[in-house]
Amino acid sequence: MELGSSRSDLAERGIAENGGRIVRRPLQEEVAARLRDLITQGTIPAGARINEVVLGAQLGVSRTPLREAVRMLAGEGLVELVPARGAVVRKLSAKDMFDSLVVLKSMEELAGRLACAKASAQGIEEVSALHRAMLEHYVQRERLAYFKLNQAIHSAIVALSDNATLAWTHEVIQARMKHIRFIGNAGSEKWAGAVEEHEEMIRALQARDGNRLAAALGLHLDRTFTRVKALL
Amino acid sequence: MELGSSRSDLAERGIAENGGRIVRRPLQEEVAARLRDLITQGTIPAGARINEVVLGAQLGVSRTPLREAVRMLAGEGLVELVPARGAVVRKLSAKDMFDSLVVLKSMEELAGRLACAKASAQGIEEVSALHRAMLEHYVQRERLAYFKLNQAIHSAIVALSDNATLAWTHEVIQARMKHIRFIGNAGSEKWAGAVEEHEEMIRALQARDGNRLAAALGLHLDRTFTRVKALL
DNA sequence: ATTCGTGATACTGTATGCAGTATGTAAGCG
DNA sequence: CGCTTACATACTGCATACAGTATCACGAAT
Repeated sequence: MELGSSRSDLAERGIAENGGRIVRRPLQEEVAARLRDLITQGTIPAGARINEVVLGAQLGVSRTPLREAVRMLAGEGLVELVPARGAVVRKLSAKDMFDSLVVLKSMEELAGRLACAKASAQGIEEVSALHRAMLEHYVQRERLAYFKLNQAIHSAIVALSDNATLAWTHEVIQARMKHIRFIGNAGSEKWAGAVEEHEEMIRALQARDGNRLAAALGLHLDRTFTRVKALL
Repeated sequence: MELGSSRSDLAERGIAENGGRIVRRPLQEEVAARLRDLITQGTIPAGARINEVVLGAQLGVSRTPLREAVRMLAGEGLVELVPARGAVVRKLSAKDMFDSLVVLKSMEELAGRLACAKASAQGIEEVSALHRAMLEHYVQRERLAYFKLNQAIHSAIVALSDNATLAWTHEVIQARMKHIRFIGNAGSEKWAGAVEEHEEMIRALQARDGNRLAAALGLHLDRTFTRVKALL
């Protein structure tokens, strides 16, 4: 059985195009990306062992690139390596979740201030566009698309801060929590509240009011914790 | 030629003891740890390509565990993977350095506040003990030992915050800058200033004054940037 | 002389094979 | 009937072999 994307071969995975330039993507990186998706979607649940031979067969790759992909995820903290027992998907306790959100909050507050100070008008407009697109998916009740744009907006704001380290760190921590936030988004009726918080974020950003944006982001993440903690 | 530690075999690397319990450490992890050291010490300089066969020979391991170790470091952001050209040690620009210190500052400020609120008296005493030991190495002018304890103190304060995510993030970012701070420590005559800043940090911690500790840490990192930026 | 092309070389990416260890199962013993 | 132990199985850890690609050197042509 093939897992993940349906399109099987080179056109999608091994070779892609980027501005006319052919970029060759090693299998390991493709596998790593696929694994990240499988983990956030819950196809590989938290705590599950990763069986190299069966997963390799499902993905259609040999053990070597799969192992190397797993090592990357281990470096990012998405999986844990247990000696002689392979890798298991990292399981977040409620405290882990809380701790991560505390850090994320601190980082987004920092990012918000920096973004208001440094972002270009075009950059702000792009985030606003993402927001409008997200609203569209919200009214259409398209959960997956909404979720992805939601994450993208947070990443985009962080990107506006023009701080690569901040962006990278934020991305990794966000990735660890993606699964819980993904399922958390599922049945939640607090959806409307989250959207309203996003509205305020965008307004603050457009006003280039760093403190206000930081406050909005902080509040949003506090509320995120209450929205999500029930799932643990 | 053997690189790194002198003691060659099992006693040191493959098998160690931990509270009477034998812990088996995979080669890859040992190699990863060794690589981190080689990078911070500058034995493998920033920007250098990692030749798998020669480095593997030097470390006395085959390419497989070496490659997997490199993948872990890639996940941590210490090396970059270039398709078909292997891995190169990540090179930090002055901006990267600045960005990282901004993030580190924000995180240590957060950690300082949390530590003052949550740390046990014993934990505080342990950090104080580290500080006293560091002072000892300072008066003895033992640079390497001083450097290691310096880093350890920062990590220990972060550890007192009892936030695993914060600790992990801090560790990774600190690891990326270790080399520059290592050489930066070399000839610096601003050494005394750094020590004084540490004194204030410890006093604030012992007083459990979160704002004061955050301020001390922030100032220390600001000064660190001025101490280090000349090296870029 | 310089530039472009061509071939050799060396290194990375991937697959596979082998050895060692953990785990589950079944049989023997209390 | 429960517990221990021994064995079989399956999976990980590591090494090696092979294929594909980038790089460098050398030579030819302009």
